[in-house]
Amino acid sequence: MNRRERLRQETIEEIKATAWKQIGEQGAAALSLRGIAREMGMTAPGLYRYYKDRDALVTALMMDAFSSFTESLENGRDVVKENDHIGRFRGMCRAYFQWAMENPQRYMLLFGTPVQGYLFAEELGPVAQGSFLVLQGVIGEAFVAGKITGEASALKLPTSLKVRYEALQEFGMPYMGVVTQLALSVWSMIHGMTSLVLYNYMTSFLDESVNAFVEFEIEKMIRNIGLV
Amino acid sequence: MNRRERLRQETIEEIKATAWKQIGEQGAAALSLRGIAREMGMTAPGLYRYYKDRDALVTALMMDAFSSFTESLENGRDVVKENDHIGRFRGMCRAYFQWAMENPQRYMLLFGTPVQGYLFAEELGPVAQGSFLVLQGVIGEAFVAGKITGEASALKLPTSLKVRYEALQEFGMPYMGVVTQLALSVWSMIHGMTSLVLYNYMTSFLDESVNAFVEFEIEKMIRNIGLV
DNA sequence: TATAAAATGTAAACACTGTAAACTATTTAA
DNA sequence: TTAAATAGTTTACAGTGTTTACATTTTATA
Repeated sequence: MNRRERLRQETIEEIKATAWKQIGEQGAAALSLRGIAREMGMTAPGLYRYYKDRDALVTALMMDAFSSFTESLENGRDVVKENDHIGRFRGMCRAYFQWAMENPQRYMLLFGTPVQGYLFAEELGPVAQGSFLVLQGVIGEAFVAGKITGEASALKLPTSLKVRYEALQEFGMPYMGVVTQLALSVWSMIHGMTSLVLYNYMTSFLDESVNAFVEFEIEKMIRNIGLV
Repeated sequence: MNRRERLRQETIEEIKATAWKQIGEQGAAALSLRGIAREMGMTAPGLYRYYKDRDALVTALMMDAFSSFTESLENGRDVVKENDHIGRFRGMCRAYFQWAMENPQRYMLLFGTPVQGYLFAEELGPVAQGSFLVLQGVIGEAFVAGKITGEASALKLPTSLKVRYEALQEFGMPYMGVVTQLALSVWSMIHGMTSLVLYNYMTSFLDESVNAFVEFEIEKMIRNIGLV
């Protein structure tokens, strides 16, 4: 990596850092190339040497955000030892919600309404799946260890409900439709809570007890899944 | 309502209809006053006689969307007779998901990332709560009728979790923290499923069985709530 | 080391956007 | 019939993303 490449990389980082700053202050929709350039002391067309267009920059930002998000989920999961499946699940759920609370604009960028005609980029798919695989992995490990009891473990899926499982197989897990099913269910629940809280749809009902609500629901999920 | 007032009302309707058409085609973020004016065969500043600014139009659109949404929930709830609490709950959940599938852009406008610096308008609060009250009402009626069994009915809420209940009292229901708690939980779940499906985060796992998944989860919610 | 090539930036321009001010035409009310 | 209210246009401004042509700087090569 010679001098030029290093400078280029630094400029890219500065662009992204400036973009995040703007997003954090005014939301993702207000992200402006001219604004970024202004704050960096250069002219807007110069940015086009680094990103094809606005969408390309947004894609890069989303990829970074997904990485950070996935990493947080993993860290949350790993706060307890490997055979404590309840603890790993709980830790991951907490990390999910906490990351969203600490990075609201980032979370909205990832899971909110696609910005200004932005189509989910091809290269984003795998990175996005990464965070889901953490969730699926935690449940999968518990299932393999026989720690998912109750009706869920013996759940007979309706034949019309065919869950794809290629992603899991890559990680050396056997086909377990129930696991993907449970993971999608859990993901729905936690994403639903998170975004309703984030968009202030819950503050009129739970003012300062939002965290208690989330904790409460996490425990309910553990019971409903039949995690032991 | 004289002639002028009638014409004015018709123009307002035409503006909103044209706006919805644009939103349906290109998403809410692409909504353009100039575009609306163009399609209506007039100039953009003329629209300012009807709406103070872009945000005022968006607020009006959201209010209409909330009304339509709430109405659908009520219709879904009322497909079965009043004492069939499971049926009413199921019908309402189905209506929720179905409305979102039939009006994706509308749903995103209501529950997605706030558009371009748009602050949740004051006048929107009550209308938004209306749809939630339908959900809360269904669960509340079942609870009063003693049709919510299992742990949920006797659920001891943590003292840190204080759910506000003024909204319920207005409808002549007694204070039932459990009901609001359950309603928020159910809302989270169904909103989570809906938005993940809507934003195509689930299509890689469930291709054509999205509906089966949702139906499946609705039945799980009925069991988890302990609805009989 | 001189020179060609590649990379990085700027200036100007285009086609958009929301919005404000001034003005005109039309419709209603006194 | 005249005055007032309403609805609309024209013009203009400041902002946006983006393209083109050009200038400058850095690197690699003959």
